[in-house]
Amino acid sequence: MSADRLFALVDGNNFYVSCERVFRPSLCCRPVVVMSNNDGCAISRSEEAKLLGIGMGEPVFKYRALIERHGVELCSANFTLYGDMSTRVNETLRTFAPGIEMYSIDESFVDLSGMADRDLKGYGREMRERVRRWTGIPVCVGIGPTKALAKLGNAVAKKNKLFAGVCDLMDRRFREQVLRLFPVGDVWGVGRAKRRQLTALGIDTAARLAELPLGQARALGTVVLERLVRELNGESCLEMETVPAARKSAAVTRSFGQPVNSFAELMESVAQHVARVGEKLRQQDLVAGEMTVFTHTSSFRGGPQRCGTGARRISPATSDTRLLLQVARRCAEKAYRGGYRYIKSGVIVDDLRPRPAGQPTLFGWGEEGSIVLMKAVDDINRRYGADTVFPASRGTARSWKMRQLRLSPRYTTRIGDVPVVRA
DNA sequence: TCTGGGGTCCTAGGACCC
DNA sequence: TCTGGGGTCCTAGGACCC
Repeated sequence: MSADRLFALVDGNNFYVSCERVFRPSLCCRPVVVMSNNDGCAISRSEEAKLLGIGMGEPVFKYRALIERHGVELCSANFTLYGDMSTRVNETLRTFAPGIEMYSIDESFVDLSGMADRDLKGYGREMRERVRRWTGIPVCVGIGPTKALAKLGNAVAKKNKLFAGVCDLMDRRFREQVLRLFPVGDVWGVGRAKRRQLTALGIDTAARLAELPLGQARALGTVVLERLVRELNGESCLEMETVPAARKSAAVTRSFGQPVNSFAELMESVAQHVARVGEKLRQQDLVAGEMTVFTHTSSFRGGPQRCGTGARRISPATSDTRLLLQVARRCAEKAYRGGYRYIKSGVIVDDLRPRPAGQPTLFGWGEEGSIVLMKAVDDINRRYGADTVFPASRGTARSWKMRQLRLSPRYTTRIGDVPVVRA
């Protein structure tokens, strides 16, 4: 059965940078870096920026001189924009095959099973061109009989210009050649720790990993590594997940723009996160049964280090920001201890489940009123911009607010930000 | 001076039960 | 005094992903 499976992995090149470029063509052919929240690290780099030596995940301040000398453009991450562009890319891919798995914001698997007779390379090229034309985003395509091989093909297509953006690994002989040249650390599912273990055993390429006996693979890396070895050998073990699995947890965590040491400031930031978490839950019609609040100091700075957490059950499970705030305060009190310079706080909700429909609550605020009120808040914030309405406990001074000095407009999701073309 | 955020899966080990 | 064996559930921590 696994023999006739066929997967494509389509992945946006330097996705965040490409999104910015769609709306600012002046960024094309120049070094561009998109920075993480708080303008801390480089999380997406244009080819030109990579050539300058700016590393993935590296703190941007390290490169200040380089950035100035080469006129590198810096952008604060604008996830609202990227999320919307991602939807557009996926809508385009759906015109090629109905089975799409949105694996991450910039990558999707496309189920091409049953199409093995086609000119796959040509089909891949068509995908590339259509996505480019309809959305402005450049992508690469990897094709293979398993997800892991499609992923690997995609990495090859991206690295080696000779492939012109499409790498088809359906042919066994060709595949074996490619695997021999592919570093084991770049295989999907092999992280830093596994790579070290494997290379110590002389397993330094994907081909060597594919030769690893299954029992040894399991001993070394549990069922996960065993499955990966099978996949590299063309045996499909990982199915398409076209319906996104129910979320089990959700989190909102942020670094502060500057360190915080009072409980009042910490609690303000927590209140802000709770408002966002509530929004997330309501968007997906979920309620949460458990909450954890944490805060910690920076391991990059001197001074006493601490990581504080506080967790509580939420009963009854809810998505009402007001109830979540009550629980969050108790959690935060437990997490906080004075005398430290905290640089980050976060709110995590677990034990998520679908909102019970029309179920009367014995104790509590009256389900109906809560739903109507929260919907009103969400509608206002969607229409007039995030944080038009917010919990008072969030405060207004917000000394802890994160830095986002170079934020682009929400070109596609906010009416006032839509670009204007003059002809 | 300045170092992101948000997930999932798996296992080991302890608590508890019969 | 000797102290079985099997099962479930929960949690913490590690590893991985983008």
